[in-house]
Amino acid sequence: MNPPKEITIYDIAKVLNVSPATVSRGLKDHPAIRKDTKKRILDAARKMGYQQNTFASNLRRRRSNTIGVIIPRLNSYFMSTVIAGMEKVVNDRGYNLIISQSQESFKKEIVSVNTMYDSRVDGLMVSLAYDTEDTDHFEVLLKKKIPLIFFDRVIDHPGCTSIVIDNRQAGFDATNHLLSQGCKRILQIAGNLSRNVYSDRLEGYKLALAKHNIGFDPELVISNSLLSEQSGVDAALQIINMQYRPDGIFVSNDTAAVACMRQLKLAGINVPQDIAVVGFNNDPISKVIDPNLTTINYPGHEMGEVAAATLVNKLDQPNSPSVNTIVLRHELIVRESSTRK
Amino acid sequence: MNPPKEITIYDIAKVLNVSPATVSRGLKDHPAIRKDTKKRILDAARKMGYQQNTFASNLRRRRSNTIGVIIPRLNSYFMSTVIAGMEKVVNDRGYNLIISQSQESFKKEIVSVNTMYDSRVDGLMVSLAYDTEDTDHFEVLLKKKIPLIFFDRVIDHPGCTSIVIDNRQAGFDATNHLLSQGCKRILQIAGNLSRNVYSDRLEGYKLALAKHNIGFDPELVISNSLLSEQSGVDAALQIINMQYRPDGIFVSNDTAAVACMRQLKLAGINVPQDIAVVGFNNDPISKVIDPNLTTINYPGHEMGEVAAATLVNKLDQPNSPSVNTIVLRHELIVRESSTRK
DNA sequence: ATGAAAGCGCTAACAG
DNA sequence: CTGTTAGCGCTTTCAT
Repeated sequence: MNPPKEITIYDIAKVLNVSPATVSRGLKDHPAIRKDTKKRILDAARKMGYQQNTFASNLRRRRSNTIGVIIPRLNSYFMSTVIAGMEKVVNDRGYNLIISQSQESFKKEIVSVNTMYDSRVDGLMVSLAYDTEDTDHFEVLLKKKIPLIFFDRVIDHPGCTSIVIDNRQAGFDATNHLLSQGCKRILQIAGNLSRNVYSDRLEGYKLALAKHNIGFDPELVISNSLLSEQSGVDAALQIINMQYRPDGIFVSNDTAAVACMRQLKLAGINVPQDIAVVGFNNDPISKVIDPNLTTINYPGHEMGEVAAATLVNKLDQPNSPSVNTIVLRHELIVRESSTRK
Repeated sequence: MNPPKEITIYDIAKVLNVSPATVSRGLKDHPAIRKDTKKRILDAARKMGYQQNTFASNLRRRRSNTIGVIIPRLNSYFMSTVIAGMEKVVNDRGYNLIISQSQESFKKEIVSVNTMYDSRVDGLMVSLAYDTEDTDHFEVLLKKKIPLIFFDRVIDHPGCTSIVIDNRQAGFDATNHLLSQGCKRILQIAGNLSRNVYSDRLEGYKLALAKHNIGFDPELVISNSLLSEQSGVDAALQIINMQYRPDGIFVSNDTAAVACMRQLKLAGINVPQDIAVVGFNNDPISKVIDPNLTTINYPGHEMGEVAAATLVNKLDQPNSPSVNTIVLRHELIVRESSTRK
């Protein structure tokens, strides 16, 4: 009933009259094997339909050649470009990637970490969930010296490298741009301020205001938003009902920015004349909305590549020095949603 | 130097003065173990920080409890909902999911299949790449009786179940709707006609024309498009230059439809008055474009769930009868891009 | 209800 | 350059 029976290195060894050890070495290009025996081994393996048994190998070597990545959600353009970047690097270097979604939930993130741990990943890359509050759940990995890298939504942790953009500067750039277009009263739609990405952008916003001698008004910050479509709509409704409406909005992601703009337009508010809008991420959607959305370009693919390369380097050279933070370049992309002639 | 040393069932056995076999059984709730010893084992395991070694277990049991999924790309709303649906089902049933992207390339798909094979997945779910031409690369799995399920972009293969929507009917619905809005000259932007999803939609288009006694004009089909943003733009430019422009367009995905619409608008063409447009997928982008895009709702989450459930069922009950095709329900969503008063 | 023992397939230390 | 040997940690007959 069971499928034919697997071919093992023992079968190959028998056929070639060499030892299994030699076959094992030949198969993985060990330097101390003569060229011709190597060739004989490879040929026989191919002919016999040999498939190496990863479990046995992993068991023996005590590593999995697998890297885990935990992200809040897969369903954004940004995240899919990050993953694409990671896959590229990781596969080139002989590792496999396993992906898990925390669904923005701290609890699920804990489960994901444990699953990764049980899968014995050699290293882990994480962008934190919306409401993650501490990093105790990562300790189990760190105790085992499994390298951990944070990207995008990071947290400071000794011994872990973080890959980020300068969110404070980006927030500054966005806000400064609105100010340069004549906005005097700028509202910021922020995410959960426990997440670096959102608190830093808000800080940048404050810095820009300060630079222009505009007082900070907490009323003009909608914080702890999920930055979902619904959040954008809700924010717009709130804005529409304000006594003194803002003349500019800086939203911490494009999804919410676009939803907000649509709702504002429905209420007859003109973007950018009445209210100028800047988003964040440079999601393709930003070029679909009319008027096109000014936004901050977030180098997702590059972030994935850098995170993966950093991790793989650490795995391949465990004693290499490990940096604390790597900052990638962002860029303000000016489009019509914020441009006033 | 090496981390402390792993706790094994032998360690637990020693502490409790039982045999490793008993510990193994206790850990997995074997019926022939007394309640109290089971409890002692579980407690000790927890206290000692035991973590089961999946490699050893998999090696011994000759299965991985892992399911693979190969998709063309991760970066569409549709695919991320599919994956979310799969993850949910698969995790609930005690399996893990590993994802690989073929990047729409036949060659990479072959590599992915082999990687999955080497990872010894228990089953595989596949949506075919753009230019996949045959299924030889799956034979290696089928020979080993590893269940294979196709979804979305499928191919008929004896012994494999396919999960689809009725693309022909959907194409019919879309075209029929355009006709009902008074369109007489409808252009269809199709994908690679070797892929069921695109050829079926085109067939539906033809059926609708036939039903309305409109002759089929091959000039009005742009086929083998990648249905990318660029494809949409290119198609629009082509349309703009046509001597007799169409008055309706049915595009086989929303990305291309939206890009096409934008380009048409740039050329001063009014949608829907001059040209009515219908897309496919119900991507969130369809509600951002102005006017909102009429489209076909594609139940991604459900498709993921059904595919995964079908596969897991087959894995858990290998002798269960296996169906050929499962068809999910689609739905025409009428919005402004195709509505003429 | 529990234990003894064999072995899944591979790798690495050591020996030659 | 190649072989011997001893496990990696777990599951599963077969015994008791």
